[in-house]
Amino acid sequence: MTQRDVARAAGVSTAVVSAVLSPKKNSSIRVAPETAQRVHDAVQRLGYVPNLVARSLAGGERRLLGVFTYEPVFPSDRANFFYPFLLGIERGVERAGYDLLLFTSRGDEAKGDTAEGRKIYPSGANRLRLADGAILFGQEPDKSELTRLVAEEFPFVTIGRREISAGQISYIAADYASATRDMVAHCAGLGHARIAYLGEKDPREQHLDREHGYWAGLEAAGLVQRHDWLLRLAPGDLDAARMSRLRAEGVTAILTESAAHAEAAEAVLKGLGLSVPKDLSIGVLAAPMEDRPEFRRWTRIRIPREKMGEAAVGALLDLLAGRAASPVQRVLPCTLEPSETVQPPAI
Amino acid sequence: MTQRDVARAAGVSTAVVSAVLSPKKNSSIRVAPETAQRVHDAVQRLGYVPNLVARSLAGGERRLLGVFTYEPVFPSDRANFFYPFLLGIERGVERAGYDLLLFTSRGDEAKGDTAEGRKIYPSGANRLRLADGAILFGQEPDKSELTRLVAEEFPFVTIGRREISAGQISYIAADYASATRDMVAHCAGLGHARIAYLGEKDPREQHLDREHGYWAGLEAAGLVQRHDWLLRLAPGDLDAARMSRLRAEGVTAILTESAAHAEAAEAVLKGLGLSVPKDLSIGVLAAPMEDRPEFRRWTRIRIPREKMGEAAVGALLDLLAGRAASPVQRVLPCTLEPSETVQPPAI
DNA sequence: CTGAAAGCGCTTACAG
DNA sequence: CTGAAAGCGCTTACAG
Repeated sequence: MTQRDVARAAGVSTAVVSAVLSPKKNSSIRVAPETAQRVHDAVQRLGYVPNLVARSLAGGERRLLGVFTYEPVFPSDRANFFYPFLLGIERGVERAGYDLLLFTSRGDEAKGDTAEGRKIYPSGANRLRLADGAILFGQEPDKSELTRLVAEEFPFVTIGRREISAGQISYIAADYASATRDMVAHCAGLGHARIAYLGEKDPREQHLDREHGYWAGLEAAGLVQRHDWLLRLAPGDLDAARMSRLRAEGVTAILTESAAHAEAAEAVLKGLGLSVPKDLSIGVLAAPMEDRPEFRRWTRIRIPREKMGEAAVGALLDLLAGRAASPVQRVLPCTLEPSETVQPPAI
Repeated sequence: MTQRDVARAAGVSTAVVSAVLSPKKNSSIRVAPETAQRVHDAVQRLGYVPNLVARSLAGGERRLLGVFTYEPVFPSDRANFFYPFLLGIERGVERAGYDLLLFTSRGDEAKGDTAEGRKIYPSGANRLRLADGAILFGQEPDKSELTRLVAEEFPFVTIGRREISAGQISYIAADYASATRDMVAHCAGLGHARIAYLGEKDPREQHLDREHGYWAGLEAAGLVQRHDWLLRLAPGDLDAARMSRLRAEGVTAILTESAAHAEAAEAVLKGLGLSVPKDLSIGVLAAPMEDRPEFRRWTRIRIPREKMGEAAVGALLDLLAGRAASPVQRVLPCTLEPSETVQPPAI
């Protein structure tokens, strides 16, 4: 059952069937109403269904947006984290009349439980090409794959800022720099004059954004900027010695890169017979991946996940339609969520 | 950049390139190792990427499974309900090396905010055909579309039992009948001898399954079966008169079709100066769509959503591979979650 | 207003 | 072991 059968049944050529079934504004074909009716009748009678793959190959519209993540899109332990992005993506995509292609397979034919994760170029071919463009998000993507994606000019947008040396990547990110500045201002406003920063051991894009926000915030508030108050270490590496040093130097508040860092800091304080926020205020800068209810006690940053998903779709569609030039790079404002762990200093 | 360019660069025909890039067991083409190497080199050098759409049209594998729901897949108010299904689907699909196609658009070109929802056949064409097969779930699907899907022998599996007059539908469903029987047994075991049933006004497949379970459960426990103890009404239509009648007839426990029914019943009891479970035990048979924490107080049925998603993928793949004949119809066991609203009768 | 033909980029019998 | 050719089912200039 193909277009040809319909054409034959309606006594027209396949060109006419195509024109009737996919009306284009500036088509070179104009069909008489009664002819169009004959075609529709034949379609009905035969139960003809166009082959979308063929249509796509012939240059018709695909209207398919890819979603790629290196880990499962629906992880059980991060449901609350991922869900809002997907919700925003679906909302954006539905409005635009696109379908969503979730790249869930590893991409190669290997089916066993090999440790290998998902790949964009599993066997040399860009799997994403099945879609018109793609949104990438989640864990740290493979930079070499991103580089290749840019090189072949495949339209894509990442959620979260990514940088590669070989070019510019379109992204929708949370405005962590401003959010961190706000957090510093929040602490300063409560009377904290000496604020330290507990950062990632190996800072990536978003961590550097936050560090910049830290310095900018101190600057704006006219507070002391000491480079040894910015610690870069894994949560487990924070020890009593470092903590005591900071306290001895008059630090009354710490901004931490993650909830894990905050919890580590609290544990160390506890070991010293101290507590949060009585002896030290702690503000958390990143939205924890897990988003568990117990994280709500921390004064923290909330990122606009749903809006980010929607904006990523918008940016990608702009790119596809030629309404925007690559790269499209936007940051969306975050919200500071004051809670119990940041209070005025004891003094 | 196509296969032809690679062929030219490697000094071979496109057939050889194809054979090298998509090795098949019983291919009619055998390529010398050094020729294959030349092809691979050319691919590398030119950065060639096969066009998956063309490959698909030419008969290559698609390895795409569709997911269709009439409402948004990522609804904000039902996140907890939908998520486990998706999680199970992704798990099943990833293992099999398939990608997932989410039909999020309405399907027609209309982009505005017309009230129209999603359709499988928006303009006569089966949109799902882009995928090898599809999983349907969520709200009551359009029966005429299901009928058409069956008629054209498109491979699909619904999550939740569906019936149409024109044929058989493959499904993975929760074993509501057994679960309801278990609930009756649970009540009977606690000493309830007269158990009523508050059902849907317009029962569909799953509701009828539960009603059957109710009768079977009463039968098995040797309890009174009175047809006027099975009420079919909207939650709002339950009134004090009906409730008083049941109580007067010695009913000490009610099974309800939904959490809404249970809450309505409790409200009516309250109006009579009575309470749950002191004066009447209530067991809820359906997993509420919303799955809010406050529903946990009800003694209720838990359906294996994640497993259902995974099983749906398995069934669909069996269908596609010809390992199973259509229809594949499986029910998965539910769990009874005893809680505070079903207690021994007062007597 | 309509039709014959080329082309999208692959795969796959079929001859050499 | 290799290549020329047809074909998958559409769309789209291009002639009539």
